[in-house]
Amino acid sequence: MVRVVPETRDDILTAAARRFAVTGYRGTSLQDIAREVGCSKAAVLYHFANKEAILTELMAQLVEVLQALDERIAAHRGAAAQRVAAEGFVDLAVRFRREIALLRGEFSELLNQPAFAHIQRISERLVDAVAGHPERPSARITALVLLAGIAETCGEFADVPDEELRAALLALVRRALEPVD
Amino acid sequence: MVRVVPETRDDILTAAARRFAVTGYRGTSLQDIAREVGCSKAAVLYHFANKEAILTELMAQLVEVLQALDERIAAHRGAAAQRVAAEGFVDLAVRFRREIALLRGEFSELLNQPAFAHIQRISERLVDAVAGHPERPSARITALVLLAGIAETCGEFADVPDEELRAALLALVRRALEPVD
DNA sequence: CTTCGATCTGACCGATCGGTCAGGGTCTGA
DNA sequence: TCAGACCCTGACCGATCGGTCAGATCGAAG
Repeated sequence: MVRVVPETRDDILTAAARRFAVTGYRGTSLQDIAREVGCSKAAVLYHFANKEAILTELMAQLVEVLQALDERIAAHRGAAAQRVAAEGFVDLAVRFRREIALLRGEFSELLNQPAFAHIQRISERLVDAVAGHPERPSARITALVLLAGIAETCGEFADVPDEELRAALLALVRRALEPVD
Repeated sequence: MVRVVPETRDDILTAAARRFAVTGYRGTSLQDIAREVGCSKAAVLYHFANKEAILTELMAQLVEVLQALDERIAAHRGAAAQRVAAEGFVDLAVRFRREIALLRGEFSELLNQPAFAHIQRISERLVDAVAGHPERPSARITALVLLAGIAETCGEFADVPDEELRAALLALVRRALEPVD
């Protein structure tokens, strides 16, 4: 009576995550994923409409939390918005650092695709909020360096405990950010 | 008497730089470059042994300066090494931000290729030097975030004057780095 | 006029890409 | 027993990739 639910679909997701993390999204072929799962490429495309659908599913929860953060930022102004944005982003980076690592070095390419246009807009608002003074070049530079640096590297610290990583990133951000007003 | 040196080779280099900056190294085909130059793909491969040779030539000067920085860092210890590394890297990022932008989002992939293994090693020593205390996780995290963030974003500030960008990055680095000893 | 090297072209190569398709098992419920 | 849904395969598709090659063009030198 034990319903043998085929685990292939989950296997594909975890295999894809592993491969994406090593060779990137573009650098990973459907054949690579299929080989790692131990099935045919056609089987992969049976469970997912196309390659992008695999990535989208891997990112679904991350995107959800990112949108929630965007709304929380929008509810604040000035220094409060800056704090919410910076701390919220650090939390998100720590929590989803494995997922973010999948995209290491492909943010800019992927964000330019129409499917991710709304994420592009969210990240622009995020930069503005963290900058505090979006019209001041030095503030924008600081914000961009911090956000891009965290996004680009957080995946490297898979073995650092969440709390330790969060504390280190928060301390860095607080030291680095210029206070608003 | 004016020797009409064919400018095709230079055209290829500038066209490749333009395309790499927009669609990345992997995302740019030899056909793309040839189309932009207005010649055949075979002409591109007449002037360059292969695709990688184009990138190597575009990066030659950057790599040279990076190696010089590595040697200068090696001649110092502790806080002095940290200062030399951080300020040297900021200088390099500002000066070569157009070239660095060509690689945006492809550092990790390209560095893993055997041809760039020595650059990989240099960047590891750079991180250690900037961290100051390489054995302390929070110091390594700070260094990696700053270096990756600067490398990843400096190309975005093509329209910011060199001096202004350098000042902003130096101020950020000084605020963010934990002092050694 | 002929030769020769430099420059460039179009046709072609094998490999790989994402994706499609017809069909074959296998399990389940009627 | 049989229909049908589910899961999966191998063969195949057109497109594109980096790269090769024989030969055309052409200016300078002899």
